[in-house]
Parts: sequence; structure tokens; C-alpha cells
Amino acid sequence: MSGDYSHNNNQIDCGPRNNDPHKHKEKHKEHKNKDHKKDKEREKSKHAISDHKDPSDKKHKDKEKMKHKEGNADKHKDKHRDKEKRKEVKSADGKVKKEKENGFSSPGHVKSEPEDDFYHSPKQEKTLKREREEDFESEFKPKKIKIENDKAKGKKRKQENEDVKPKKTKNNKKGEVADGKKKGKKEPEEKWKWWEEERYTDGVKWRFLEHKGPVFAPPYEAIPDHVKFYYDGKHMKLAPAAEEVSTFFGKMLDHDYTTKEVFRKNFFKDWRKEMTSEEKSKITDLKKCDFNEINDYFKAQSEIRKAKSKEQKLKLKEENERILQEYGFCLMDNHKERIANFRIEPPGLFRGRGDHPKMGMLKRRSRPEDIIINCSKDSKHPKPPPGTRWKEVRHDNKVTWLVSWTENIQGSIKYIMLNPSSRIKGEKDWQKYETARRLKKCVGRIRSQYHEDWKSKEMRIRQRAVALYFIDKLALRAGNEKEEGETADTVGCCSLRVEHINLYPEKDGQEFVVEFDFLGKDSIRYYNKVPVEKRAFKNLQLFMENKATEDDLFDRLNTSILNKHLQELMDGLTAKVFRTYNASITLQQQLKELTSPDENIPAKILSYNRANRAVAILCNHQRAAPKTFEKSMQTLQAKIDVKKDQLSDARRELKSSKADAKVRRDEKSKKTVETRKKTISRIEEQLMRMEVQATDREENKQIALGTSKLNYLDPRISVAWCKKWDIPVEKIYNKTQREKFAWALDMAEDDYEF
DNA sequence: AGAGCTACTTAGTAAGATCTTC
DNA sequence: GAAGATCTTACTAAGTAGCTCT
Repeated sequence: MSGDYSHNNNQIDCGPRNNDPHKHKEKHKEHKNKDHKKDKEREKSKHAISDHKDPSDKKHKDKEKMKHKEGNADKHKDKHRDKEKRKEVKSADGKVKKEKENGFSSPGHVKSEPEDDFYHSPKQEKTLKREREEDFESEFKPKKIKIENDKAKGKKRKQENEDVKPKKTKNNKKGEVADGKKKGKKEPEEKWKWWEEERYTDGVKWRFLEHKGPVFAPPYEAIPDHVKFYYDGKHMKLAPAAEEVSTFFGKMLDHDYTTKEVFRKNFFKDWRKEMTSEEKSKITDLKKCDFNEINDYFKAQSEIRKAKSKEQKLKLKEENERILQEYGFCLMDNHKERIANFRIEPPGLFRGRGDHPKMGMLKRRSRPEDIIINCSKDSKHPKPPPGTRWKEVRHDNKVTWLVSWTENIQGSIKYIMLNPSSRIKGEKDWQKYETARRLKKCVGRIRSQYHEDWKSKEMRIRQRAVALYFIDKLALRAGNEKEEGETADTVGCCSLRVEHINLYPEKDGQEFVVEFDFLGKDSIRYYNKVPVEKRAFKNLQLFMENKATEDDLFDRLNTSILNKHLQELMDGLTAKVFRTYNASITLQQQLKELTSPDENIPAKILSYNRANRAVAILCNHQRAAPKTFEKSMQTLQAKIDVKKDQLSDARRELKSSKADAKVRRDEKSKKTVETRKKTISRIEEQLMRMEVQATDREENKQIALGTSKLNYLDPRISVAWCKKWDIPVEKIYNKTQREKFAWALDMAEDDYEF
């Protein structure tokens, strides 16, 4: 069932986003999720028969796991306990810490004790009143490694720690100022292998966290007086508040956004709020506003920036590096970790995607008073800028964020979190793929289950089963409900409406075809024609009976119901796991199918990209064709033509030199033949490479590979493939990606099976 | 059950950096 | 060494999903 997604090919190339008339904002939800209590009761007992997991059952399972873990940790237990006590004391007094040159203070045990100390053994967790144990995959644990290295482990780890931290500290102490590059070279051997260590088994995310807080957006810098704003043809000097907002709009003049009515309306409304009463009374019509000089000014500024001398550019770069070094890292549980986004989002105009009702609204500047800091009690707290204060400083180690604030457009919370290379993100990522691998083991059972459910007497079960079929077969997203009028009108599986599908009992020689056409996440259009199984088709017809186009297709279903059901089928199973699973399994299959052993490296990489592409198509990861696409294609084609000419020239030359050699029969002419042969094979190779590149590029015109590579494909599949075929992993993953997937690079062998 | 809130992952775009070509 | 192409990174919006409260 999985793996054959060729039918998806036609969803690319079916027009740009947002261009189809999905204009229905008023949903009718009357019958959604009503009076299903009885159903629920029945459902429960039904599932109890097969492979159920009611809460008590789950607890048993958890206990089992715990035991297992204890067994694992057994060897270090005593040591653990001892140290644990010591640690408690330390963190209680809290101030046994040293100031370090890198600006971090740290608990006293940083240097002297191994990492293990930060990881509670399960026993201790129990004393910590954890209500709910997080679920850890048996395979997720570095079991193998542990067993293999068990004896050596203790020592090894200590060594590592001694290696890791002191060196890093030294690094910082030494010539840190300008040697970002040097560090890069040293780094690899210093890298901390968090994946070889015990993890927290409860909701605790860290024991110690220290950071320097966020970097704020630079204050508004007034535009020079000669840059004028005109209203109704007359120059008008605006007060700073309104002027700043005018620059936000002025900067965007070249952008499509500024022509959209909603954008203009929202902008104008919010802009007027920033005006003085005098300005407000004068400026009443956006059409009469002339921002052109502002626009020109910022363009010029950007030219100036580009034209700066090498020295100036270097200086800027160094300054950036300095800020990065100061604010871009935190200390979490003894390890210096990179922060992903340490800058507070600057003010500007909101750019919602698709048909967003709030586009153009003013995104306010965040002040320290809006910011919540999260860090260890016993860390050196970040200081707010002089004369200001934080909204709050809290010490919540059940979450991973360092800083948060509430954004004024949707009222949602924004966070500063760690880089994907960090332990905290990496572990989660690893776990995600382990869950998907567990799904692999039981997906057959789940599939036959939903096939069965298509026959159910209960509507809600049929709906659930068909929706799950879509999620599995087509890798659709779950489709949470969203607040109407607050965001663009987009849907996922559970929120599909009647208007989003068309049913064809027969189409293009195929039976039972469903045509999907809707806007998904980011208002990317999903268009696909899929033949489905008869029973699913009949069910869909049933679901659509007596419904208006704007009614929900699955009116008895939502993501929470679906996920609850999935949870019962497999521990940790949610709708999105299917996307991960199907993406990864498709990559693995495609790689097996497409890689031919005797091809050279570029050809193999083309195969890889094609496998990657199959996944991107499955997941509907589209991109706008690059602006320069046609041109770059042409230049490449031109180069190919030149090469072809070269090749035929070279062949001609070879012929003549061969003839020559036949006549002369001397060494020199033989040599000429040889060198010309070599030339030819070189040219052939180059030509091949270019042609491969052209194919690759053409096929990739509207497809974005990055998203699936970064978020859906188990990196161990790729690493194993590289090892198997002797492809340098650098050809597949760039530096950042290698950092993110360091765990996979380290642990996957050439025989890894997803 | 459902709303509201929170935390975290997934997403495409555009700016910036770097490489390539003439 | 400028221009253009391409790759990388930053940015931030928009999803998923869990939890709490009513």
C-alpha cells in the first residue's frame, strides 16, 4: 500500500497557490460532535477486545520499562545515589558556582562530575511526583551502545566529559574574540555525544539552564530629513511613531502585499493609531500617501551596504560574531548549546500567508516588560536593559524555552529555543523516528483495522476510518480546527469540507476516483486525483449526502477524536506519525529501487535526489519556481551544447591521430592517441555530469526537497545509504544538517533498516 | 466535550554568503 | 572583480498535539 505514490505526481504543476476560489468562510458546524456519548461507550468496549491499552494497562507497561531502565542503570546506582545527594546540596545552596569567562556562571559540579549526575535514575523520578511518565521507545534508548560498551562506559564517559568541557572552556578563555573559524576545525572531536547517555525519563527537560536573555531589535532610527513623505502631493513630516510605521510600508512597496486590499486596510487602520491627532485628521486616505522616497531610501541603503569595503564588511561580520558568541549560546546541564533564535522579532507589518485576514497589521515592538525569562534559579539571570525590567523570570524545567513573549497579532506565544543540534531537540527528533519505526511494525494491523471499520454501523467510526485512510495513503496532515476569521482558510484531513473533494465513479479509465483540491498549511494548494478503494468511495458518497458544500466532510470527527483512537492502536501514535513513517519508508524503498550499483557518484546522487523528490511530492512540499529558473536552465543547456561540440571535436581529433599512428607507427603518435582518448573520457564525464544536473534541476523546478529532508526523513537511512555506496555524506547533508543529524551520522551503519 | 492555552514541530521565503563565470 | 547563480541561514508564520478547566 505504501510506496506507490505515483498518482501524486500530478499535484505539482497545477497552478500557483491561492488562486483558486476557496472563498467560503462561513462554516456550518451544527452537527459536529454532538450526541456521540453512547457511541463512545461502545467504542471503548469494542477496542478492549483487540490490542487495547486502557490507562491501567499503560501503567503496567510503563512500570515494565522502568524496571528495564533500572536494570540498565544498575551498575551506576550506588555511585548515582551518592552523587545525587551531593548534588542536591549544591543546588540547594545554589551559589557554589564559578564565573566563567564566557559569561556563564555554572554550578560547582560542572567540572568535577560526570554528566550522568544530571540524569535521574527512574527511582529518583518517582520521588519527584511525576504524574505521567513520558513514553520512551525501547529502541530509542541507546541500549545497544550501552550493552556493548557497558564495561568501558563509565570510564569512557568520564573521559569524554573531561575532554569536552574543559577544552571548551579553554577555548573561550583563550583567543575566543576572533577565532570562530579556528574553533570550527577543532570542534568535531569535542562534540558531545548526548545520544550515548541516559535521558530524562520524566517531564524534566533540564536541571541547569543559564543564558544571557534575548537580543532586542535595534531602536527606530529616523530617516534623514531629505527623505520625504507626501500626502496628497504635499510634503508632510511625521512624528517618529507614525514615521516608523510609514517606513514599514514604504520598504514593502515593491511587494505584492501592498496592493492587496486587506493588507492596505489593516495597515492603514493600525498606522492611524500611531499618528498624532493632527496627523490623523490630515491623513485619511491611503491612496493619497506617497512613500516612494522612503522606498528609494531603503533601496539605496541596501546598495550602500552591498558596496561596503572588505574591511567594513569584515567589521560587521565580527560584530555579528561577537553578539552570537555572547547571546547565541546557553549553558544547559553542563553543556554549551547553541540557541536557535536569540533575537526578539523586530516590529513590522504582519505578513500572513495566503488569504490572511490580518495581513498588514502592525506587529508591535516588544519591550523587556513583555518578555518572560526562563532559567535555573541558581543560574546567573539575564539582565534586562538598563532602566527596564522583565515581565517575569521563571524557573520551569518542564519546558525547553529560554524566553517567551506574546505577539500582538494573534495573541500567540513566541519562544526562543535551542538549535536543532542541541541535545534537547535532537533527542526529540530521534524519538520521533523511533515512533515511526514502531508504526512500521504495526501498520499492517492498523490498516486492516480501518478497512474493517469502513463497514461499521456507526458513522463516526466510518468517518474516522476513511480519514485515517487518507492520512495514511496520502500523507495528509491531521487538520486541527482553527478559529474562523483569525487566519487564512486552510484545511487538513479532519477539517476537509465537502467542497474540497469531487467524486468520480469513473475517470480517465480508473474507477472510484477522488479529486482533492484544497488549501493546506501555508495556503499551499493540494491537488490530487486518486483512485480509492470502492468501500472508501461509497463511504465518501454517504458522508456527502445532504450536505452543503461548505459543510464538514467528516462531521463526526476531529483531530482529538482521531488521535485518541490512534493512541489506543499504538502507544504514542498520532496522525502526524503517519507522515513521518510514510516519508521515511518511501525514501528507503525508493533508494533501494533507484540506486544502481555500477553508476558513478553523480548518478547515484541523482537517484538519491529522486528518492527525496518522491517524498517531497508525497508530502506536497512545493515551492515557487526560482525566478531565475528558465535562465539558469538555458545557460546550463548552452554549456551542455558547448561540451557536446567539444566532444565531437575531440572524437574527430582522435580519429585523425589514430590514422596518423597507423601510418607512422612511432611512440609519439601512439602517445597522442592515448592523451586524446583521455581527453574524450574526461569530456564525456563532464558532459554526463552536466546532463545529470540538468535533469535534476528540471525535475526539481517546483519541488522543495529541504523540508522533507529536515523533518520527515530518518537521517539514518541517508547515512546508511552513503556508507553502503561510499558516497561522502557531505554530498547529501551540508554542515548545518550534519550538525542537526550528528546522532545519526554517529550511529547508523550501512545496514541500517528503518 | 469543548474552549483556551501552551509548547513544540514544520514550513516557505528572502536576505545574505559564497561560489562560478566571464 | 563584477555579475550572476546557487547555496545557506535567518526569520517567522502556521501547523500539531497535549493539557487544563469548565
